[in-house]
Amino acid sequence: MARTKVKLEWMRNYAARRQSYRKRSKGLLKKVSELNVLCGVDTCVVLNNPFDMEKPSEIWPKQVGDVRRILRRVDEIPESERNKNSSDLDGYLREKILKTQNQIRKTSAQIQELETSKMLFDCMRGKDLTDITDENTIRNLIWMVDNKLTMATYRLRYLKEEEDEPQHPTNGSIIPPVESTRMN
Amino acid sequence: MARTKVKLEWMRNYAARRQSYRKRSKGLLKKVSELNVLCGVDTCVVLNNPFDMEKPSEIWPKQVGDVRRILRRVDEIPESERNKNSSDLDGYLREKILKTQNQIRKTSAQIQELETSKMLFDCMRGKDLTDITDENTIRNLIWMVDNKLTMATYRLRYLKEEEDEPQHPTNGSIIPPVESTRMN
DNA sequence: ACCTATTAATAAAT
DNA sequence: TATTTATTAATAGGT
Repeated sequence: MARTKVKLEWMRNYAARRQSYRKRSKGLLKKVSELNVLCGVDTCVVLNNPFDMEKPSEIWPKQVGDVRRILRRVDEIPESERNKNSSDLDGYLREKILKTQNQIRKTSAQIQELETSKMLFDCMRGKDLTDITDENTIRNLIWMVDNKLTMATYRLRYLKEEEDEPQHPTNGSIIPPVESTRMN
Repeated sequence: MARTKVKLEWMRNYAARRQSYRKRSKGLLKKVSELNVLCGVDTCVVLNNPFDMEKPSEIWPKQVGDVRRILRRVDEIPESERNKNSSDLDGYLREKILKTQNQIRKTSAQIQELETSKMLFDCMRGKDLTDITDENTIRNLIWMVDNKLTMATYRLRYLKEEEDEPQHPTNGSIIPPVESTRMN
C-alpha cells in the first residue's frame, strides 16, 4: 500500500525483498499485539527470518514459554482435521508420525500442568498476582486451586462426619462450578 | 484505522470486540500470506479464537503439519534465550520442564526426518515435484538425497576398489557440499 | 453482511 | 540504513 500497487508475487530483487520484510514483519507484529490487546485473543506468530541467520525465528509473544502455551492448543485440533492432504501417507510412516504426535500431545499436557503447578507455588510464596496478565493462565490457576479446594473440602467434611457420626459424604455441591464461559 | 481512532485497550463491548476480531483476524491472515508470498518467508500464525468454542485455533498455513514444521525452528532458539523470566524456577519443576522440552526437541527432529523421508518416498513413486512450494521442504529433501547419494557413492567406490585391488577409500570429496546460503 | 470516512501501512524516493 | 511522503489498504462505526 504505497506509491505503487505491488503484484502479489515473490519479489525477485533481494534488497527490495529484504526491506519489504523488515517493514511488513514490523507491521505484522504490531497487528498481532493489537489483536491481543483489543480483542483479548491469545495469539502468536512465528517468522522464520531468512535474512538473518543469527536469529532463526522471530516470535511474538517474546517469551518462548508463552508461544508454547498458545501453540499447545493446536494439538487440540481434532485428528480428522489434520493431515487433510495426507491420504496417501504410507502405512508405516503414518503410524509412526501419529504415534509421535500423540507423545507430544501427552507431554504438552504434562508441561502445562507443571507450569500451572509452578505458578501456584509462586503465588503461595508471595508472587504478585498483578503481573499475570494472561487470561488462560489465570483460568488454569483458578481451575487447579478450585480442584484442590474441592478435594480438601470433601476430605474435611468426610473426616468431620466420620468423627461425629460415621457415614459417607453426600453428593451435594460444595463449591460452585468454575465459570468457563466467555467474558463480557 | 477508521471512522475514529481507537484506544489501544481491551474493548469492553462484547459485540464490538467480536466484530473487531473477525475483521482483524481476517486482515492479519491476509498479511501473513502476503509476507509469505512477497518475501518468501516461512511464517505461521495461531489465533486461539475465544469467540467460537468449536474451533479452538485458527491457523495459517491451513495444514497443521506445515505449522508444526515451521514451529519446530522455535526449538532451535538457544536455551539461554528462553525462560528469561524464569530465574526463580523451583529446582524440581525446572528440571522436569527442561527434560520434557528436550524430549519434545528430540521427537520434533524425528518427525522432521520422517516427513522428509516420506516426501522422498513420494517423489520416488512419481509425486509431482512442482506442487512442493516450500523452500525449506525442498532444502531438506536435497540434503537427504545428497546424503544418501554420498553414502551410496562411497559404498560403490569402496566395493569397486575392493574388487580391483583391495584397499581403503580416500577422503577426497566426491560430491560438492550443499549450498546453504541465502538465495538471491 | 455491506458501506465509506478515516486512520494506518508501506513502496518508492531520498 | 533511516526518514519522508504519496498512495494504497485496513477498518470503526453506521446501515
